[in-house]
Amino acid sequence: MQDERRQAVLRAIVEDYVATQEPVGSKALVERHQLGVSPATVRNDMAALEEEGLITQPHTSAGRIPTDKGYRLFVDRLTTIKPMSAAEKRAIASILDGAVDLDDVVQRSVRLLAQLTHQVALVQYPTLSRSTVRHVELVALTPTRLLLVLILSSGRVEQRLVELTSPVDDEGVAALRGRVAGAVHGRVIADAGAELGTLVAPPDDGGIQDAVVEALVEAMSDHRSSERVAVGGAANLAHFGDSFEVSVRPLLEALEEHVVLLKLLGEAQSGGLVTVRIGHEGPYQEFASTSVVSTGYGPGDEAVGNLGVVGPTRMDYPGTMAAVRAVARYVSRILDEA
Amino acid sequence: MQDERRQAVLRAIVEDYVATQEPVGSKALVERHQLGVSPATVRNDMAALEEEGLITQPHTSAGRIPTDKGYRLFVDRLTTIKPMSAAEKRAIASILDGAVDLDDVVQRSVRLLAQLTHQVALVQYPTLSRSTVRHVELVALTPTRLLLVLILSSGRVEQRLVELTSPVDDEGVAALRGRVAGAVHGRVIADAGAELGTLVAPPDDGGIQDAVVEALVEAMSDHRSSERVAVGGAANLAHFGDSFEVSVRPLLEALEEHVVLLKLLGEAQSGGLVTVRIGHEGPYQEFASTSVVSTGYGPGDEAVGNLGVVGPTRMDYPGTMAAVRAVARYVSRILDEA
DNA sequence: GTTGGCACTCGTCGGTGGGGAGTGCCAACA
DNA sequence: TGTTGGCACTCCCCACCGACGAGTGCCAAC
Repeated sequence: MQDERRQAVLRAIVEDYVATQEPVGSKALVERHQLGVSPATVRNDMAALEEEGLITQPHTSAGRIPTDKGYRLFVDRLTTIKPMSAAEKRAIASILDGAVDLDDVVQRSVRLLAQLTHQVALVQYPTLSRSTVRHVELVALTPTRLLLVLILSSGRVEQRLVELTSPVDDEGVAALRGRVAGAVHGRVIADAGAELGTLVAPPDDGGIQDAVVEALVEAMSDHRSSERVAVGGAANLAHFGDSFEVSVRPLLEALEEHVVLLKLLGEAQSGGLVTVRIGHEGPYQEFASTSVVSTGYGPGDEAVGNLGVVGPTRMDYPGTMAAVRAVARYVSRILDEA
Repeated sequence: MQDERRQAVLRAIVEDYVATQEPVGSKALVERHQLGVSPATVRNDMAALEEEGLITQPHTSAGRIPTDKGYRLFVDRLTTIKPMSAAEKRAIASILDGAVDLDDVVQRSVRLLAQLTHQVALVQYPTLSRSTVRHVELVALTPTRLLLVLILSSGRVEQRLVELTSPVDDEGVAALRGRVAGAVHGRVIADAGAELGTLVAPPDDGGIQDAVVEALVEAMSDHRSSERVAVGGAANLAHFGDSFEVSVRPLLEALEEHVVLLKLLGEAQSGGLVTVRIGHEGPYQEFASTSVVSTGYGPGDEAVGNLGVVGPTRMDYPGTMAAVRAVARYVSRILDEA
């Protein structure tokens, strides 16, 4: 009974604080919400909530603001994800359906997510580990320089330049392509790497095959696509509110460190679950005042990448979670069709 | 005689202001530089410089700061580009030589440039208009969906998915590839587009060739590589000094608008000339307090793209110009070799 | 043309004193 | 036991003030 009202008070505090960015006091609270009790009662509840560590006051005799723990309770129990409006759904569909290829899907998604949430959006490029090799192409640019093109079932194309220590002619290239393609064609790339290891080079090869195989393995293990993250809406850092140095600066630096971004996005969650990491719960204490809302995407129930947004702990969680979930669903659907 | 000293005073003001970011007064000036005259004399010179519009004071009885016109004179006549140190040259070479392909060169360059200048670096992806077609590949993913791969002499690979209205078999694909490849192979892409227009489809084609040609033309005209710009060092926005809203915010927004960035970089300058656009000289008045230092790069004397940095008007022009020039030279050299 | 002196301007910085929002506590009441 | 109104108290915010000092313009002297 009282407990219910206390949670209602907490919810009201979170909502008001998110909306106004200012500590919220007992009087303002009863005015803006129909709590049916007097400010004095709310004050008692606030004292109890503070005792539990759910809210705090920046200084004596100021209003209260939620703690990370308070946001956590709010996200876990006091709110449901707002469904997107029909207009928003249409906007998502129309923007994403115009994509011409996989990279374009990622780039459009990241923009879209930034627009919808007014925060910094992150979309991981899909991992390749479940893809199969659809095609291997080998083109001689010069006698000692080959271009290797790898086409995967996901529609992704990887290319590598291969420098050779000894020259090769067109026939040699064709034969080599036949051998390599035979070893990897149709395989999941995880297996393809192992298969390549068993391949023996002909006696007069001169290290050419080894060089190509090495490049191919590197292209498949691929440090430049599955570990890459697209960033959008960096301008939204502007309303992070906190001081530039403590809040915006480290994030701005992180936006160019894809390793950091990947860690922020966290592990892929399958099954449409949206993960929320609030403030200090994250891996970096520089980001103690930022939260990350993320989820996995991929065809079927299989997660091939993560996407999400990062914003101040003081953010609109229900709306953000809804946007992240909606975009992930549409991206997944597109991958299903492809 | 006095005129020479006045220019020395201007140079000293620019240098001190760039170093300290604070208005510089007459007394500090004679202490930090060997001008051989008294503060009073310097004050007279300053009054004259202000009369000419080369310096200004933020408010009465503060020191002077250079105007855009003052920076312009400084850049044009009072300074020479500092050569890079041997260590810096080695660093540039070692970083760029590790690049595995063209995209990697661009990405490494932009990071390098940001590091060298401590500013926001921009590198335009090389334009394709002078490239020739080295290879066209056509792979049937499903009977009604083809993957088109275009390999250019620059080492760039473009791919497009082509949806067909009627199915095609492997022989049809092979024949089509033969026809298309015959039309464009070895040509500069500007000519290749025209040549494709003369190609007639066999009677039973069903619109397949048209679809492929359309995709190929689009891939060649290519709105996603020559008009793309890599951005690095966004974190360096932090020390732009001015207020966040007026200076950092608009730039942060622009960093995701490649069209704006291209316009900032300006027209390609060939022949190793470095262009400096100071403050209001640029195309956008939102960027009245930022300068752009840019130059073209490309094999030989031909410019295939621009690179540069954008920073506060109060920047180290000699050092920045040197870094931009050095990076452009190394990138050009790499393109020469490829 | 240069220099030292001097009065003046004006931004910066620390201190001060309401005003006000908000709190905690307590006594009264249901 | 929980709720309410009253009340004194705390402390941030802001505007105002005055001292300080860096820097200037001007002028008379060299």
